[in-house]
Amino acid sequence: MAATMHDVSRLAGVSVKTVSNVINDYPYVREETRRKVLDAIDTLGYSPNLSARSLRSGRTNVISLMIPDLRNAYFAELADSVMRAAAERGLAVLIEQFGDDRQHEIDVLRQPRARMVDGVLHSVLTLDQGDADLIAELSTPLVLLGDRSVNGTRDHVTMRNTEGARAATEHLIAGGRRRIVALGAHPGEEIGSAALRLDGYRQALDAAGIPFDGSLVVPVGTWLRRNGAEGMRDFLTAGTPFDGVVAFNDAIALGALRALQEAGLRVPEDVAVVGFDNVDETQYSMPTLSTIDPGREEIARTAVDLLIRRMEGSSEAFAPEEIAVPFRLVQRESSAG
Amino acid sequence: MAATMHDVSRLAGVSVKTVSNVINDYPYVREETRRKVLDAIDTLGYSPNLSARSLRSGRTNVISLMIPDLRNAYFAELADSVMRAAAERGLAVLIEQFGDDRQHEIDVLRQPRARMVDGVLHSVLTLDQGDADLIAELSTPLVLLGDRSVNGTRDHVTMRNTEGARAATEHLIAGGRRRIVALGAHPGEEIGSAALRLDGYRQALDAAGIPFDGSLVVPVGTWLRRNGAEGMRDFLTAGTPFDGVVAFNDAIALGALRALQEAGLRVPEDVAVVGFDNVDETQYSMPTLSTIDPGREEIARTAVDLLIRRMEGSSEAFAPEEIAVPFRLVQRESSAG
DNA sequence: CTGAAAGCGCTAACAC
DNA sequence: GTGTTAGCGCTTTCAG
Repeated sequence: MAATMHDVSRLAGVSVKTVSNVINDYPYVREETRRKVLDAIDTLGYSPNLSARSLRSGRTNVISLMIPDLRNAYFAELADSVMRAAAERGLAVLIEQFGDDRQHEIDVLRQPRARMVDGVLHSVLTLDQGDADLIAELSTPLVLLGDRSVNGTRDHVTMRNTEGARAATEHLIAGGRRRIVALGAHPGEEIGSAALRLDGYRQALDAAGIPFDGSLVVPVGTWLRRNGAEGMRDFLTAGTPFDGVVAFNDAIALGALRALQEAGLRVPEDVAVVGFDNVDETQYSMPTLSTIDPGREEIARTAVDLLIRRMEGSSEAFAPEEIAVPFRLVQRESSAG
Repeated sequence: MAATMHDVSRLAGVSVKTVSNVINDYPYVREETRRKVLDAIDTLGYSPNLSARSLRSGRTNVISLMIPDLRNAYFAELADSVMRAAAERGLAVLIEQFGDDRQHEIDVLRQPRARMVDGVLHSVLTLDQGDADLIAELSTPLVLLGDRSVNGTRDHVTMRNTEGARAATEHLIAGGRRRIVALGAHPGEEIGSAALRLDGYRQALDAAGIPFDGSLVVPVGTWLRRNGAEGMRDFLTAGTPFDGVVAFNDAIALGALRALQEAGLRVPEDVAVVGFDNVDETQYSMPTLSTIDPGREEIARTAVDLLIRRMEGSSEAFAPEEIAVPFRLVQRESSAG
């Protein structure tokens, strides 16, 4: 049985209140008393029961991070950034994965596990305006990450999807490419990253006076390497001429890189490629991958800070904020020349 | 203010015990009563306070997973597997990163945060026999993962480091390679993955009657892509002839792949390469990477099950177990022919 | 500066 | 089948 505060107080010959004062760095404790208490804590190997503390204080100092899948490097790196930002502020992070399943995404939001965390960071995958009510009802402090707009009911940290994809496309156009594949479209979706990035792609074409060609828009299911490779292989089979690829994330870009080279095409000589996310791997692929850096660290820091504000919140004092973090084009070998 | 069990019992016109019975699926509750309670729960949007439940029951149903760094794909994938295994058993996972810092690794083990979790899965990085006392003292149920042996004081799930590395090396030898680089050594370390894998490498050479050549053993610091690339570049600069590489993990193998190709060497024609870990990326690299699959899923499942046994444990009923999970050689393009 | 005592929300004896 | 009640270990008034 682990030692309790009472055990400590007994051994130190003081009251539990004094022990509590020492533990919580209450300043007005005589130095000698503090010593005695610390000694007692040490000899008993005491450490406070966090469940009891939480019950009493109403805070757990744990937040949860809900993401689709850690195996996706972007989310692993996001989780890393979030955990570092959280640790700096004394918070632990409980990660919950919901895969690419819409119902699961919703369930995880409603789950009672949320009653054990002070707040939730949710990286939106499929939620949309129709879920606004659900989201508004949740009593937990909540900050949304990612792309889908669930307008105005909650704080929301987004990346600049449209602008980023536009910059990626413009970069290829500036390099002389004219027939640019948009890889990763989700036909039928009108919101979400895929739609926003496709918008950016079209804007760039429009601005350059290049006509939009639907046959260059290649759908890809879940944004995984495998699907990027498959999507590109299918496209190659169709034989449509092209000289550039704007992939909607790095994973499918890397898959496409593989498929292009299998087909004997040289990157960037025959086909220039740009991705989106700037995951670590893009610095080491063959060739290295040009990409859009969405500002992951800043997204994480901003989100954690917003969440803390809500958690401490004189609650609904502030209107929900939507913060779009700046992006950056990172040029590497896959689009050189 | 969130609703409590008392609110529910009042609204339903029953006692708290009955509410508790309904929530905990106690079978002997009249159907009508159950209905009333469930209705009340629904209208109040009640969900139980997990801190209170934990305080009372002594269980949180949360375990923590301590790993060096999520940005390393192997650990992200391990975390994924652990979370899935844990979720199947009703456990949530709190991830703690400790980087590559020994002191931090120790701190995180002693941290009081551990008092909020029912058990700990710790992926050993730098702990060794000298830390046996520290580890033995911890009161939390604990299962160690990984390679270093902290003999016999705790359950330990390991991968077959030596055998895996040996199989990787033998595979290259079988393909006719004779001058095989061992990439990723940690000179001076006598235990840990690096040492064990180097052992396997030497065993394979010995068995084939190939003399060991120290100039083919290339040290690499932290096993990251970047360091693998650098280690290989340095080695290439030295000009030592070679025709194969056994890299001690996939990240450095992928970095090396990059460095080799930058130098104009063809893989596998000029140099065959094998990694270790079978991370997802190895299926999509250029070329795809042969590797040792250490049985990540099984490691995760085994570890979670062992931990649960300790948590439920009529405690020290069982002697600490050491379970080595079977590995598998996955042959891909980087060592074809 | 320190002590006594109440109570956070829940579960589990124990009654009825 | 259902109600009463005593804590789990901590923080926090409120006294002294």
